Amino acid sequence: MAARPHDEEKAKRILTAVRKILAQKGYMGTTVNQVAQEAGVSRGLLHYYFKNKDEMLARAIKENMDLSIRMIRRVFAQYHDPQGISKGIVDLLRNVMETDPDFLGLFFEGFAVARNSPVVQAELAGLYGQFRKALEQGLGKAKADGIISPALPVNALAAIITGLIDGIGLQLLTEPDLNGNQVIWDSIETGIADLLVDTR
Amino acid sequence: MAARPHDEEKAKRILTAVRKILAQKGYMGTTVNQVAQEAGVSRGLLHYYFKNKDEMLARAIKENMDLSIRMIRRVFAQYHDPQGISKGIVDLLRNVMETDPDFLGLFFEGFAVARNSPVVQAELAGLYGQFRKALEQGLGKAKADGIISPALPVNALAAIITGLIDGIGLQLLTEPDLNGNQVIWDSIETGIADLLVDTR
DNA sequence: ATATATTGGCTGGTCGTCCAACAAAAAAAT
DNA sequence: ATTTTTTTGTTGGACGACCAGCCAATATAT
Repeated sequence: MAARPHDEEKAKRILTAVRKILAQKGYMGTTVNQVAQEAGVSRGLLHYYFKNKDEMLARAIKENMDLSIRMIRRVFAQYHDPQGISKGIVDLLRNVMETDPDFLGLFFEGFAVARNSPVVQAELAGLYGQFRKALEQGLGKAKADGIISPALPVNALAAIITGLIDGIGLQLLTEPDLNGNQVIWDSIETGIADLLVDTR
Repeated sequence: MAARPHDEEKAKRILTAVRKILAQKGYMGTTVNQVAQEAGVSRGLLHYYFKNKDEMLARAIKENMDLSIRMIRRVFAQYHDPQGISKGIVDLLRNVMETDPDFLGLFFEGFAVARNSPVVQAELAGLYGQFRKALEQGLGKAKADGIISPALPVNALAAIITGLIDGIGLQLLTEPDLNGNQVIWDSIETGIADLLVDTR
């Protein structure tokens, strides 16, 4: 019943192509033809490695989301003071913009898919909540360890910071020039840092 | 030449249908058939009132964006202290969630369209920057009037608050239960208020 | 009667999926 | 070792469904 073939490398190549096209054209705008061409294989092969288009695209989105969760976890493993954590979060966003421009596009495409396509919705439901949960977990541990002392409850703090990351990400997508504005980046960093330590 | 027919009421009914379907299914997922059915007219009529699908959808998105700009302007016309402005912004978001659930969906669909579809991109380009500009303008005037005294420059402040609104909006779309969490709403309000007055 | 509003069949095109054929590699048999 | 068989990988043609736009016909209003 082996279900799926063994050539993992080929499957990866296809998913990389999906990533690129999906980030560029959006869910509905992505066609198997485009993906096949980008991957350098025939249309038919995509259905050999994936059950259908939905599964294929959902897979790419899911892997991208897992990546983002791993990245936010790494911030809390690496830094152990408010300024460091704040800097880690902001750097994460800046870095991703430079090294993997498709990442944000894919991230937001996931939102759209989770809302529009009932087929994939089940598989992706709650996936975006997990990012906030991971952030909340990191903040909770940092607070328990006495590293941060926020005035707000951690769940609210997690919602706010997640919102800030997503919102700034959106602006970066539509106006990439913002990336060069150092003042804004610094402001976000101090803004987050202020949230992590009660100054009242 | 008259270009467009006079029955403004019918055009409005079609646009209302576009709003609903577009917010639900996304740009590519919206078909003229669905819109026609929702509006209770025939497919053909849509092409009588609008040049093509793109123009029709872009029109709905543009009007939705104009509405959001008008709403943010009203906040600054109505309130004249930091707490009021902060409350006005948060209430705006909460209110929109309850009275017009399609609004946020349409708002983010606009982002997607502005990125993906080169056809409409020209017409929608910069439209999303205008929201931040309007917010920046309101903040600038409030600062000049001595109503607020933020530690951050107004353009950075506008980017942060816009990001916060968008990001929280995204979370609301995927997890509507968040709407009932009073603690989070209060936290966002005090968070914004803190940004408006330098407490150092 | 003339202008305006509205309909739905038609067309050319694109899409996802299926599948019969073919190629390559691996395993089995000689 | 060489041939045969079986499994695994890959292709592109064909099919049915759907779509946006077009347009001749029809209905409604002026």
